[in-house]
Amino acid sequence: MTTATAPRLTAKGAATRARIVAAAADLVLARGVGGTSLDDVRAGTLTSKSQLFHYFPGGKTELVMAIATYQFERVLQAQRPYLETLDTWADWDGWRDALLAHYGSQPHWGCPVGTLVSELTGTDPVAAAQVAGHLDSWCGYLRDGLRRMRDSGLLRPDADPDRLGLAVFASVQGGLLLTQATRSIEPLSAALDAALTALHAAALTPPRS
Amino acid sequence: MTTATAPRLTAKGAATRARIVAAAADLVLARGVGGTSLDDVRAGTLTSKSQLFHYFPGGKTELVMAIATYQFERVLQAQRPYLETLDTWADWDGWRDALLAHYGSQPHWGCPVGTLVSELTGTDPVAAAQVAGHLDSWCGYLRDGLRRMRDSGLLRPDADPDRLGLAVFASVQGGLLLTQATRSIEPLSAALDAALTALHAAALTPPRS
DNA sequence: CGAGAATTGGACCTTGTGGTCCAGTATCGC
DNA sequence: GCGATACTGGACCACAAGGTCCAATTCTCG
Repeated sequence: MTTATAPRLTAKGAATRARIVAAAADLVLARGVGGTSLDDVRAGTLTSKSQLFHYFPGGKTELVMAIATYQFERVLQAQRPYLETLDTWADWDGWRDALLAHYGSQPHWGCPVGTLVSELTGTDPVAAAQVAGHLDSWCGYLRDGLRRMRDSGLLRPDADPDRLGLAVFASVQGGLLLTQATRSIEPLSAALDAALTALHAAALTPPRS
Repeated sequence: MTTATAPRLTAKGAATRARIVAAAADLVLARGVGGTSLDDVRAGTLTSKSQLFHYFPGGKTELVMAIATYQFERVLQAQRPYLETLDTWADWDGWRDALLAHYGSQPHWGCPVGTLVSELTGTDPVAAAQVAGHLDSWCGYLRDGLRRMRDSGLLRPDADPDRLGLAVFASVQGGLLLTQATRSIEPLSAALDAALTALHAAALTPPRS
């Protein structure tokens, strides 16, 4: 771990820190890491420069990593409880709907986690590595669900949960990228449908008509 | 159009301009727009500051847009001739292989076009819009191929080329995003396979066994 | 060859940015 | 209550980045 966060913080301090992270997360989501200055978050949170460095001694990098974790948990929350129990085809449909509802209900700014990885790679490797870890965790839920479905006989024995999970996750991320580019939820919807179709093609029973 | 490029340039000038774009494209690909300063491209191209603004009066924005177009054509070139004649299943397989070969042969930095859209949205709307246009053009080739295949009877009459094309393209972009995050070509490969599987599910004849 | 335009070099300016510092105030634990 | 510690405000700094300007040089073309 790179974070120190030396001073143990009081209830008030924790609240301030959380307020900074939440507000900064929105700013970064809307304007990107490079497009968001510390002065912007200062103005957006009614705090002072010293507080930023008090709660995030590592400076912008540490703040960005805190934002990444915050957004990661936020996104996970939106997919619960489906994400953790992808054991039947109905679960996958529920997951799909939850994802569409979540991203459809907010301005189309792409995935709060996925957009970070492309921007941080090459400028902040340590933060990028953490974000990559989050992506892998997310993908892991899909992978595990597919593995369980294969073991329970819903998928063909020769189906590869790793590759299938990767493919579904790629559809999500790509769909969100296009959603951001086109300012429409349609790409995500189409990508998810196709991904689930591909999954059904690996089912033991013939694909739905 | 926002570009002026007032002075008509000589052969030497055109060469210099092209050299700047090519070198800057590599820098931006590796370090992102925000991570690449004009001083960096000046150093990387053995030019001077005045030349940058001589050939790109619009400043960094204009340079970035030139880079986007350059990369777009580069990527299209790598997919030729398959991209323009996606009329049979063999064509799609060929396209898939060309894409994998292209992105597999270089450092895994993601899609030169796709990464731009997430970074430019929110900081440079005009450049972002142009990149979005490039993405749509790219996607259009897939759409058109699918439409032709439907009309020629290879796809079911009720197949939706728009949605399918969007889904395949999302797989490409998402696969490249994960390729960048994991520094491995595997995600793109898995995503493409799944996308083609989904396409086959829309074929008139039953999907390949 | 010679005028005018294109090309090049690099000093310079201005602004924005991440980051530091210190002094003052609220809060906690004893 | 009181000392220590966390919290807050904001002035300040160093520097990097985008952009301007002008003078020198090269090239084109009649």
